[in-house]
Amino acid sequence: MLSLKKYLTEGLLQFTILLSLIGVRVDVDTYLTSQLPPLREIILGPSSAYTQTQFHNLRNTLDGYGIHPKSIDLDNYFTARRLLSQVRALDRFQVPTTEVNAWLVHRDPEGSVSGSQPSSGLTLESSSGLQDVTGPDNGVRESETEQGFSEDLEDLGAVAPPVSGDLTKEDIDLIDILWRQDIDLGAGREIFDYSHRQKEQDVDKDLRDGAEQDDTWSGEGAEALARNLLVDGETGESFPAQFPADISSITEAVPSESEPPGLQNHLLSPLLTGTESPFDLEQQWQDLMSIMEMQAMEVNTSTSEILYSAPPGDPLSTNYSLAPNTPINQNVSLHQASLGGCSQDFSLFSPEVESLPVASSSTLLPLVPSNSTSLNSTFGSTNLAGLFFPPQLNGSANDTAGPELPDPLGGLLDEAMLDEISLMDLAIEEGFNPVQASQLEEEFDSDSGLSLDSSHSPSSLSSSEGSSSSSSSSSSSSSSSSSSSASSSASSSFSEEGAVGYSSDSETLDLEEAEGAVGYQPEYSKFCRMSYQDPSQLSCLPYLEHVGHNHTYNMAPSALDSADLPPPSALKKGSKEKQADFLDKQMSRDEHRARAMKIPFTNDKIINLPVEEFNELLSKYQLSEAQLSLIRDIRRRGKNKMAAQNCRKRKLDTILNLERDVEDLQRDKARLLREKVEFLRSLRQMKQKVQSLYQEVFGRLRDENGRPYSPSQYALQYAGDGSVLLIPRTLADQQARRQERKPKDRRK
DNA sequence: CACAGATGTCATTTG
DNA sequence: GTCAAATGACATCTG
Repeated sequence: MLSLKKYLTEGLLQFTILLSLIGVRVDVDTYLTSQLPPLREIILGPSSAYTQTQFHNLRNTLDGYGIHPKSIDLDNYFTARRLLSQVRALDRFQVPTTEVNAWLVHRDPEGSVSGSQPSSGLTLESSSGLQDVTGPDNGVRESETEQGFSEDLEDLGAVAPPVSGDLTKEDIDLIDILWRQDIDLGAGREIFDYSHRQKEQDVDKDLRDGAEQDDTWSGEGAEALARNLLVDGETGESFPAQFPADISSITEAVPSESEPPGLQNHLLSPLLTGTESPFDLEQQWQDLMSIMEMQAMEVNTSTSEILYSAPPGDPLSTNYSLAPNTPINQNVSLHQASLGGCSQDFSLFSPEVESLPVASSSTLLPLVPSNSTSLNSTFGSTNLAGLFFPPQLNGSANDTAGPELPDPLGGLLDEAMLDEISLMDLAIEEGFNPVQASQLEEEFDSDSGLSLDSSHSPSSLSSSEGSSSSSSSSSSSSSSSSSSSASSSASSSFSEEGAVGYSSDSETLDLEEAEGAVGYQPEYSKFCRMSYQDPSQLSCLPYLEHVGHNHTYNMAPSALDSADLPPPSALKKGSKEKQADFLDKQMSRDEHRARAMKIPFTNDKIINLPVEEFNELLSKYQLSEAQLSLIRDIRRRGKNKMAAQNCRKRKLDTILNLERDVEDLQRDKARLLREKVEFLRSLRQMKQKVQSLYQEVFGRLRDENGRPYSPSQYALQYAGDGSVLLIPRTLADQQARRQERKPKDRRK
């Protein structure tokens, strides 16, 4: 169920968003199996009925949050966040085809028109589209639809089929697009036989004729969609059926097959024609994109975390070597696509790809191509110091350092490298070694790398994509929202209570129902149990008051309680009596007391009325001192009860926030460790490079007699001014030792 | 029956 | 000073 929620939020919703953007109403609930909770509850969570009291004192809230995980406001807030994250997910995970399609359409007007396209079906350009404007709105839409299609076809380099007289251009275009998209699925073009198409179309039209005659745009869209769905059925791509099984195929199918041509056109028409789109779809997309841009930093960070990978062949890279490949295509966003000029080679234009550390790493590799394996093997050793000190100094063997060149790099380590060495020393002192690093990377890659119990960690909601911990932060937020939701299906016994309004509903019924809906997430069901009552909310929606337990305390006996709780023997027989008994049991003690004292107004009023109105109410009635006292007690207890609930919610919120902070910190730590490994790797490569250069230079040096210098007697050393000096070996050793000592001294 | 968790209540503090 | 909210501590109930 946990994964279901993640799946729904990140897959279903984006799917729904897409469909809603193109005007198709989808009831996703119907796609869920019967035992699954209603989508609404999954998405909104079961506790959205509860709101939060507006605390006048925020001193105890973290970051000054004015909203609470249980509040409606928070639900809205997190719903918005969830939507944003889903939009980001569009960029991050799936729906590559959507963007690719739009992008193709976008590109092509500038040129690539297939010469084989019959002009009859494809000559409709913007001008013709404008000419087609017959109706005020519909005409425009229609023309845009056609235009979008023609351009779409052109973009795709379509080979249009021979035009059948009765088919509209859209039909032909659609068929061609579908055929092209179904090539990958093994569907032959004959599937799109025109007579067959014609029949389908006729059937569709027969079915929809009456209803759609007036509705040109939506009718077209729905018709196209319907046809697409039929085609999907033929090719086995019926996405409603497939949806729960394969999200990626759906995200592909949605834009490419079920998307009415109008969408693409709307998306692109401003760019193509320079005219304002009559719809807000373009604006919506721009809004979404701007939202994505706003959060691009976060996304990029996570992406870089994901894609932090080692050079090929490196032991550390095995876990990452594939990572850049899969996300790359999925990272192609519409936004990015609109910037580039070529749609077909995403990797060339994807900023993420260009900024991949792996790219730089792999480019570094050729510097020492012959030693890459030995590099990696040495790097795999636990002695990190061996990476930075000449093998002759630390005694470890190094294939690349010829025996005739002892201590070649002793004098070449500059200050920066020494800093790195100190870092490495620190790492060694911490017990950090490459093996551990690789383990760490595996850990961080496989999951969020959190030591927190993942089953309780909100990050497990959505960070288990196999794409590392990137989404943990947002997922924790969404999990907070999900935890904040409670079933709104509270049955009400309150209305029957009449004067004794304040108090619990039927806990058994409600809770069972609620937990049935929330059962997929046990740790959240416990959150949802906590009723969160806001006085104003309660006054408006008294049936929402939802007290978990009917605590019938054995209070100190008082006169007020004398009439309470008739002995069990007195309650029996007869459904009415049973019902009364049931209702009695649902009443709180205060309600019983109020009833016993014949308080003339509801406990709800007593508790939730503002002070002035409360006093007014009291003044209206002639109440005895005992009644007044009881009323005040009821008010005090009721308020305190809600205050306690708020307090507990706040406490929970604080814990969740702290948990999230811990996750963030751990994620940062993991990232820093990965960066550290990366730096060490590149440092080692640089060292190898310097070493080889050293050997080359040293090997070419000749003394006055034309003989090469002995590596055992001489060494090259960088001078401060950048020049390279040939100095005796002993001197070089001394200097090397001095530099070796320096960082240690500095640390003390 | 023991236990943990949920909830209600009281006393007290805080603004 | 009063009031409402917040909160720790405790009691009680429930599963």
